[in-house]
Amino acid sequence: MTVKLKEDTSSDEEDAPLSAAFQRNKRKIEDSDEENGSSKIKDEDIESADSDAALSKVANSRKTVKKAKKTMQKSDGGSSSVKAKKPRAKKATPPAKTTKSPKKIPKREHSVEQQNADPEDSIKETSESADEFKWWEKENDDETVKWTTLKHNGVIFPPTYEPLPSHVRLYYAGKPVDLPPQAEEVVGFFAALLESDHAKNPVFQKNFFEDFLEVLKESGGTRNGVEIKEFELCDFSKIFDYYQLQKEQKKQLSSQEKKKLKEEKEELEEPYKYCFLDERKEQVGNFRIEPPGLFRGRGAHPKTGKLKRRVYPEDVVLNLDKDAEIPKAPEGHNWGEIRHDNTVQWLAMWRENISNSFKYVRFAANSSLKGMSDFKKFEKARQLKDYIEAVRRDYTKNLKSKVMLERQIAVACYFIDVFALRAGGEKADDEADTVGCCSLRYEHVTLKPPTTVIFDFLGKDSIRFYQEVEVEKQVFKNLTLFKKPPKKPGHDLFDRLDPSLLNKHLQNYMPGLTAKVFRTYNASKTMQDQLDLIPNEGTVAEKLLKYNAANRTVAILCNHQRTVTKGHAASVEKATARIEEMEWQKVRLKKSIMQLDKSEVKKNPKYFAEVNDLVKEQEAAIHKRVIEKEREKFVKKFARDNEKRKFDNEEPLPESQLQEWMQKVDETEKAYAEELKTGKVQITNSDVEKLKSQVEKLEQRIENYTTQLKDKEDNSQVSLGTSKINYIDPRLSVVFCKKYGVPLEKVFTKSLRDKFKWAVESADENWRF
DNA sequence: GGAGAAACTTAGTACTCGAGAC
DNA sequence: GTCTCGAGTACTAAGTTTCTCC
Repeated sequence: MTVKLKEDTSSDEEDAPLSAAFQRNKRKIEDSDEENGSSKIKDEDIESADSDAALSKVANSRKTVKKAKKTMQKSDGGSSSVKAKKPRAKKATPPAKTTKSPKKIPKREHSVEQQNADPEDSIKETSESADEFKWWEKENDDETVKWTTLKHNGVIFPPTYEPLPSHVRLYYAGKPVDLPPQAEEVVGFFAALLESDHAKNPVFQKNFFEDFLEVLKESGGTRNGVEIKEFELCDFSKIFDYYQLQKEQKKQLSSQEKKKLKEEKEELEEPYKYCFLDERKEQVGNFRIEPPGLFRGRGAHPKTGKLKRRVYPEDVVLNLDKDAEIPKAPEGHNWGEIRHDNTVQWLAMWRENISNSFKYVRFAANSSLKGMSDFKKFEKARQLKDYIEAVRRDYTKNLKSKVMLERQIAVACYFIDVFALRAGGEKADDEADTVGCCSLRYEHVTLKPPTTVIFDFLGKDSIRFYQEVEVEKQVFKNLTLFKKPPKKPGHDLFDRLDPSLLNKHLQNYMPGLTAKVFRTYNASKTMQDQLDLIPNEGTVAEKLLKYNAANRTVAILCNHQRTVTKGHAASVEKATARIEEMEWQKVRLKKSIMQLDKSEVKKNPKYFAEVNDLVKEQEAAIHKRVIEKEREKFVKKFARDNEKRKFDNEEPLPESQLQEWMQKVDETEKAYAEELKTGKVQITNSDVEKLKSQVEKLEQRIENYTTQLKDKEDNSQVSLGTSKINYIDPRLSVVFCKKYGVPLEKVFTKSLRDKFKWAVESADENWRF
């Protein structure tokens, strides 16, 4: 364990206390600045932050130069990224052995027939099951070695493409096109998305069309001589309709047929679902190779719509122990490589063609290795409790540092700590333009004196981060400084800073401390504080509502959003109408009581006060709505009953039946009109006590509905799941449930209970974050 | 020393399926 | 029994961090 912070005794005018490592980092930057002849401002040039004109020269920053260099390299065609690297050998572990060297992914045109995994080939069961293995009760001395033995059956490949029936075609300028299957498959990917927002996105259309033309060319062009040149002349609707029909037919299958299909699927997948990790049977997470399709990048991703090519066994690297039986590759194919690297947590990997990065097949969330990582993550965040004061004291002090880099680090730390910003690594030009703390640019931060800051930028997944906040006076001053001309839109706010520098600085306080840890720490700390405020009283539903409110506070802190679902507005409207109707029913019941026994009003006038709240127009509108619903209900019933009769070979109901029902509705309508006119209701029950009990029940239902509606509206744009799964220490939820008598399944789904088994079994009522 | 590969976590959306309303 | 809606899960994109190699 490390860390030490120098005594904070220096004045604001002195160079702030820095660790040796930090001083080294600082020097590095200066040297590199001199070498590349870019920003000539040395940090030490800054004497007084508010007055020094040198500070304004930072616009032509180190980072900007770095970026320019990168762009130049790119345009030189210096694409080293295509070449695969050797597996990374970690410290204190023998170099990973491979049976073949990594190689570039070959382009191919045919798909793979899935190997039929013979149950005989399946890994054999051994004694200990993952359920019995309580890793959290054991010591783990070597963190680099992840496993000793690892056996598995490989991966499942997506099914081969089945060409469309001959009557289903792409039409070009009104003419049917006969496409080779490879090109038809790509067209099918687009057609399937025809009614989605993706298909309306011009970038998506352009990328798809370019890749489609390339595949078409590779596969020999159209077979009936139609020359495809313009996207606008393509008509995908016939293919779209065909897919819709297929979907519909699938839906229409009988439950037995559906069950059979499900069983077949499960039987095929069974051997791949589990692996043997150190002789224990554990679940594999994503054992299916991603199917080909069109890349659906989020936000304004320049590559959205590009073709994600089919992955073949030759592209796949398997990782297992040296003595493990190597799974058979699908017929006619070989695995790309077999590796025996016990320092990593993946079972298989392949390189994808969109950003040339790797995709991995990993253990499931409930596996011991994933559990251990989670546990370590939360323990690290808890450890930050002991250092947070020092971190905060230092960044507050360094806000006034004479050294530019220190000031930038101080403000960045403040942002990360207070507003839970992500680190914000550099992004390439061929990715969506999203930012985090270190990559914030001039235009993302607006300053409103005296101390208001408006953040407006796109963060991870192109989710908008918009917040108008109050900051410390000195933070505001520094931001003004960081934005001083010649800096302008497009320039980095923290021109001296990147995540690796920031993290190096943080590691001077605590080993393993990085920007990310602050999010976990602040999320869990907030949850603990919120839960502490909940009184241990009321029903389970009430306690749960408060738990969710606490969860929501954390989700808002972390800016976890979700798009409002399509039917949200309609469903809110429906629920509001329903509450209104229940209120109206309640008023009618109370009016009945008043009519039956006038003395009731004298006894408790407050109880009847709301009777006059409902204005006539409102009441008339409710009457209209209720009657319409009634009519609709009978029309539907009539149609449904007849459908059934037809199926059972019975005579259909006569039209007069429907008329009879409608007549009843007409009578109710008349009665309501009379009520509206006279203000008196038709009494259906003359027992006052029974009426009162009905009012009580209705009040309870109204309350429940109103709470649900509020929860629904509050959660419409906030996603609670992400913080629950990734940021809130699960032991907090376990303790809450134990202490408050809330069943754990109300808070954690089955898969979360499995994922957090270590927390469920290790936290007692007194545990605190 | 830094670029970028590699490995891992975090994230929103799409899809499925079952409970409850009607 | 049917339909609707939402919870739960699967999927995979998009981050962060660590580490290797030139």
